[in-house]
Amino acid sequence: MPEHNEELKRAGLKVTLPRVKILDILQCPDNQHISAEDVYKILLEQHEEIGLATVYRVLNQFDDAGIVTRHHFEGGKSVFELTQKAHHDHLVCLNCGKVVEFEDDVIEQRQVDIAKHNKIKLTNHSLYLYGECEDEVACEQYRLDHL
Amino acid sequence: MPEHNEELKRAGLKVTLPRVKILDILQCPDNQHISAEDVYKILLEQHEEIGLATVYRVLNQFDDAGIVTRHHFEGGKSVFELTQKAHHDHLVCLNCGKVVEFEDDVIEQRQVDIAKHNKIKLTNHSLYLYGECEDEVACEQYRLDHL
DNA sequence: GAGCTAATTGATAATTATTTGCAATTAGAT
DNA sequence: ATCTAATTGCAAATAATTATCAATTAGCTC
Repeated sequence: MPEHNEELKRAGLKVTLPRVKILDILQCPDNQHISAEDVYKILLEQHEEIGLATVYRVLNQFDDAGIVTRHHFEGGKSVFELTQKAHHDHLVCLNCGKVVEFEDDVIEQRQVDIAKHNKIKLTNHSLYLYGECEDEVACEQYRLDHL
Repeated sequence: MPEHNEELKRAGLKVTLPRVKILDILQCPDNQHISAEDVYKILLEQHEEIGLATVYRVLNQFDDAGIVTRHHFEGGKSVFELTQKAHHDHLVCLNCGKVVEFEDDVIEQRQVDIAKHNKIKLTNHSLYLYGECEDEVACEQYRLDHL
């Protein structure tokens, strides 16, 4: 995966095993919107000897470099996702944790207008919709996993 | 302030000094969107012997009772505000912490549509716009206060 | 108003999420 | 191959918040 090398170098970060492994994990479709703790757990499963502190450090560096985006979903802990080409917001199922991404130009435009109207230079925003999805199987599984 | 008594009783909470004092503080215009820690600091200034644990407990009870609304602004800690009659979202200045409330029916409606489209029953949402306001005096003062 | 009981409080210890200090290791330039 | 600054691992430190538990008190009941 030499694309990783490029991405890291562009950010001024050395290409090290922890960073490459963590990028690998973030890239996996199952692990979008993952917490530092969960990244660490996956590394353990892969028998990689990478400390939790390193995971936090690397994720912060990635965040600073714009490689990942940090989110504060309800529940306290931060989750990270690879920064996508296009901005988007999130729908989160409170029962099963499923995350759906969406983008809505109308909402985006309104936000810009509201900021301008209040004389604030908009730097970023966060929009999370919380609800209950209809996938009962997933919800139940999630509940069991998180007891 | 006997209105407080009514509000507490309605929530099934006994009328105690900590609860009344904390409601007083939340009611003050300067203290909208205040953290538990800051509530505690104000109580200290007022020479009230109320422990930090009690502040957290009371704020959680108020949240459960719907008396206050909890927000997760960027930066980790929760902030609380008295629940207003009308739903609204927030603009936050990242330099001085100033919070502006707004409501936008167009955004609200889009959210409902998006949730429906994704077959999720919307229970709540959070929308925060972050930016930099033009009030340089306030921004500088805030910076000094938070060193 | 005295007495009773469950709710409440304060002080402290415990948790959870995250960061930091520091000595040992290593990537990448020379 | 050498050198140096960046990186890592581990353990200890912080920060925000919650849980424990004995002592206190609000709001009945009589």
